[in-house]
Amino acid sequence: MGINSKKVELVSDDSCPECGSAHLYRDDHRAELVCDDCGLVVNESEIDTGPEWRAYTAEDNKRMARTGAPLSQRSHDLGLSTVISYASRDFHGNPIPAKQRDRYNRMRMLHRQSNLLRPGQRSLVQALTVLDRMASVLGIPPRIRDEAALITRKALKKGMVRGRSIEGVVAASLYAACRMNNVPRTLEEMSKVSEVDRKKLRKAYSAISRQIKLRVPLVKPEDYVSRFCSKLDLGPDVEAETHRILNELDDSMGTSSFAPSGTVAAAIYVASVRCGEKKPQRLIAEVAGVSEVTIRNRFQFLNERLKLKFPNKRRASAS
DNA sequence: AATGGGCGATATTCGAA
DNA sequence: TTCGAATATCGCCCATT
Repeated sequence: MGINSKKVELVSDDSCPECGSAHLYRDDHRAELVCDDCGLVVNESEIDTGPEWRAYTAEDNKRMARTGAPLSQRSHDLGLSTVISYASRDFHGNPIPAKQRDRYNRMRMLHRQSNLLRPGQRSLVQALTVLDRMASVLGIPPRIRDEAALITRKALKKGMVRGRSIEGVVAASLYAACRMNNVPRTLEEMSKVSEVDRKKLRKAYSAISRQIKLRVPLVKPEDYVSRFCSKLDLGPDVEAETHRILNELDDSMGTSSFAPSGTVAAAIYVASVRCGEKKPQRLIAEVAGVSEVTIRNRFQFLNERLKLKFPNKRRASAS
């Protein structure tokens, strides 16, 4: 059966709202309208796209499942590829002679380099590989990886690697995707795992968000709290206290010109002291990617805005 | 599209408590 | 460890070219 029976019908009377491309396909099996250029699912219906059968046991599942992995933005061909495996035994379990293995190796190479990849796709493959590596280092969930992959696709399509490194574009995409899901990473964090310096990363990011319309919300200090706290081995009580402080704060006013990471660092510091789990500013600064001085400045700021009262300056020992 | 100044936020360093 | 001052640097905004 044709493994590539996905594209069923070219729909001409509409264009993709995301990239304006007219290459829309109706996918009858999944009842979706899919943009062939950016992969956007335009019109997802309410029809259940899961298997029509039910599996009551794991064995049933194995026996009845007949479809492959789901389409993924993270594969350059959306997961619809043919791969020549590296197996050293043939279909019947007999060893493959070395001479034939050599032939297969050569076939595999040619296959990879010629058949599968249109010229523009090589960089995409490379980009997606890099993306996956960076995402797993940062522990970023698959949902967001897919979103980052989609952004990367669009960026490549617009030829935005010209004058930039692929790593930079990928890192910027990942950065954007994280922000769009309200689980932002610091630019420092991104640049640490991507070997791209902050400056280039920032530029790449702003270029991407300019050219591709991205709905990127502002980073709120709250978004960092849970991640930073867990990095600092701070308990849920500190986390809650931090949130309390931050809520109190943005009710009043004007944190907007400060870096959110600095504000959250100061709030965490205060909260850790209040809860008797005091951490040195040094550590908090490191985790939050700001300097100690910034923490102190934001701390002053907090002091002025909301009269912080301390439970008698307890000099509790840190951890 | 580059360039440069102004300006506020932040970084770095250092000494005192 | 924390605090604060002095100094340097960064990044954004705006105007100019």
